[in-house]
Amino acid sequence: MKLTTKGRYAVTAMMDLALHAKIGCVSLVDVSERQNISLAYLEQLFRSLKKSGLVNSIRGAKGGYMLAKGDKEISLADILVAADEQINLACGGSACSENTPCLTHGLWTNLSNQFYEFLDSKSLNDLVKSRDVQTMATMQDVTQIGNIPVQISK
Amino acid sequence: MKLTTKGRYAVTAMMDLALHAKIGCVSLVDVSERQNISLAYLEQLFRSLKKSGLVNSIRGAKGGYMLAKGDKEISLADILVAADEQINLACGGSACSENTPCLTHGLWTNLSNQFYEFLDSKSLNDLVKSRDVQTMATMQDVTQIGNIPVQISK
DNA sequence: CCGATACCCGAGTAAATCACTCAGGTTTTA
DNA sequence: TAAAACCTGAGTGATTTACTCGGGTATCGG
Ligand code: FES
Ligand code: FES
Repeated sequence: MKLTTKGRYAVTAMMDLALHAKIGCVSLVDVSERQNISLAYLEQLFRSLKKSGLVNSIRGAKGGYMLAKGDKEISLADILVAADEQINLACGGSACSENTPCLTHGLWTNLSNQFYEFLDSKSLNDLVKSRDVQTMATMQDVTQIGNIPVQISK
Repeated sequence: MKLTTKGRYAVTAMMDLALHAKIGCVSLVDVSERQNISLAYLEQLFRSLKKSGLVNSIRGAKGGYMLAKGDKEISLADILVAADEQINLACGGSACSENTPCLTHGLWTNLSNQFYEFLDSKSLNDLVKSRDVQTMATMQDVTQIGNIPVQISK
């Protein structure tokens, strides 16, 4: 029962977007630097997120990504599903959905549903509001701002 | 977010043991046939279950396995953990447990704990009592009994 | 005491999945 | 027109999964 990095990164990236929503759109280079995620991997990931309608994009210089909906409208489950992270504990095989299920089939589908409900009840806004996320986010932005003089002095 | 077959099989096998507890000990050949799980794989699996103290074994002919505790004392979480199914959504890497966690680290450990609590609240007895498990189990036993005449006629 | 039954154990392996990377595009702004 | 940024398909090394194999060793019934 574990998550792939794709799912984990997707949530991190979406939180980054939500935290910087007031700026307008956020470039993946920024996200990549702040969250230490490979840029190429992020691009691949954001294709999925866009296809699922969770983010909008603006092309060209000064472009970037932004949330397609309010952060209260996006749930943890939405993000995970968009990142190909299926919330299904049952076996995916052909025998599974058929008329001859195994002894535990019902158990897993039941559990999966309950987990999904739970994850769907947590909005991106809920996550972003949390105390430790806030402090960590400001830390990230401070180091970001700290870099600006260096860039100007060039 | 998915389960490995090891975890899934472990729960199935433990349920089989619980369902046939009255008989005494159950051989893995029986479990293998009833639940359609490779015998060799089951043996490997039961090594883990035994090491974790969930089952006891009796060697030799007429031997087999039996639950080491009452089915109310064994939780779903116990079984999954025994089958090397770690319930941890955070990244397992070295950076993870250290002093510089990512933006979502707290979220995942939190979630993992809640999932664990939930899985730990379900006992093997709870699972076995469920309506569809009961009917499926009797079906398995009927076909089992149905085979006996064939064996005698040999 | 012999052979069948069944647990015990370490190691190996094909297939699948993961976690990326690469090499190019195209669109927009300054 | 150059740079910034999004967009896309394809490829790949490493890891994990889901087993199998080939041997043991203990116990029982006859
Ligand atoms: S979980 Fe798929 S049939 Fe058992
Ligand atoms: S989950 Fe491991 S540091 Fe983020």
